[in-house]
Amino acid sequence: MRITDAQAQENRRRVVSKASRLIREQGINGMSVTGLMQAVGFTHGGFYNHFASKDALTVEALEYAFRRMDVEREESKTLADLVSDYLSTSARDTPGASCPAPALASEVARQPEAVKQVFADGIDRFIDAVASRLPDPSSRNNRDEAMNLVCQMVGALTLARAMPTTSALGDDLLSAATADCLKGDTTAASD
Amino acid sequence: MRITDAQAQENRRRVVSKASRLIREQGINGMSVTGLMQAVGFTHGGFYNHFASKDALTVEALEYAFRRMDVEREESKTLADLVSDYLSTSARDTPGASCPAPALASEVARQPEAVKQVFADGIDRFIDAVASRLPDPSSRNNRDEAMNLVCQMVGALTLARAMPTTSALGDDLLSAATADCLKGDTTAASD
DNA sequence: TGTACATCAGTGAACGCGCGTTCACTGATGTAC
DNA sequence: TGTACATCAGTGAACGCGCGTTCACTGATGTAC
Repeated sequence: MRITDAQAQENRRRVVSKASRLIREQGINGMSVTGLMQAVGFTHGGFYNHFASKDALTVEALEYAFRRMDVEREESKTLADLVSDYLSTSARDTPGASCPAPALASEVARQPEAVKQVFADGIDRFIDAVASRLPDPSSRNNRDEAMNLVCQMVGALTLARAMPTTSALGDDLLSAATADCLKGDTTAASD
Repeated sequence: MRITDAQAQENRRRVVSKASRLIREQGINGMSVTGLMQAVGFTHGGFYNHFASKDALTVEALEYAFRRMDVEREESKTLADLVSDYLSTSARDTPGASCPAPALASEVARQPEAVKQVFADGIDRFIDAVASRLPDPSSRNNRDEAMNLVCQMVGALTLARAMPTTSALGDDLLSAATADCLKGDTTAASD
């Protein structure tokens, strides 16, 4: 049965939102069209009324995930907030609601160019967000520093998630990286 | 037809070696048992004469990949050698022959504990290798520094591989990370 | 050393399963008059 | 505002395909005598 246009659009938005979560939790290949539609409360057939292919949905879902990160980052006023949120055990344990980079970077390397492009744009905005919070945002090496902080944060969170439950190495990586990213940052709470 | 025990063992070794390359190139889920066996010149049926399951092979292949990295690292006498090799465009473009961490970390987070354990052990040895090459290996914060360098290297190479072919951001990440990892390292060529 | 038999690495058909995608169908919504 | 018809979001069976895994089979190798 046909539904209102507004409802259809809302349903579509919910699919993209759920997909952005599922790909971060299960990987791009790990998320199935059937599983996604069921998770939103529909059957799989209707998927192709909204999206040309799973690849097309992947592009939208990744874009959506990065946009959500952009918004969430606005709540981190200082670099210290941003880094300690990013590298928290809470972020490590909820990949579906965290930055797409640690969850998907390895897999994006094997995805179509369109997916890589969205990924690169998201990383670019992440670098900008870090750069604008550096102690001296007008510094010449500003962007290089921001890139390095992003690499370190992404690397630490990615590795921490790959550690077995019995290992303490993951926690060590997170706390060492947090300390290192904030060394010399005057906005960090001295505690 | 039956073959000699020596030949069978050699065949098994070749399967593990090829698998260690394929999982880095295609991901753990991306490598199929059939494709792997064909790549080594066999049919898929014989796989289960050697391995209990694909999961069991994954553990061995990942272990193999990390062991090869251990050996290759011995050729990097200084931290400067190690870092610039790790973050080279050559390493970026040949994931099948490079460190398993950037190629597989996201995916390992969703693998069985046995896989995570092998991964953690490999990362641990990587950290040790970096720590032993630091300017002051006996320093108190030695291991913390090594962990941070590893996170930064893994993050940079992972992100660089996810960039589209048209983007220069990947190269920027690699060169910025290389410079940052070697800042204050007296063994680095001043150039 | 030679013979008889057991072993087992590799083959290729077959298994059930889930994947992405297609399609005929339904019926309330949207639209033209 | 009311009527007649077109639209199309969602349904669920079906498609071909590749996946991991199993299994009966082959025949040279390994082994016991």
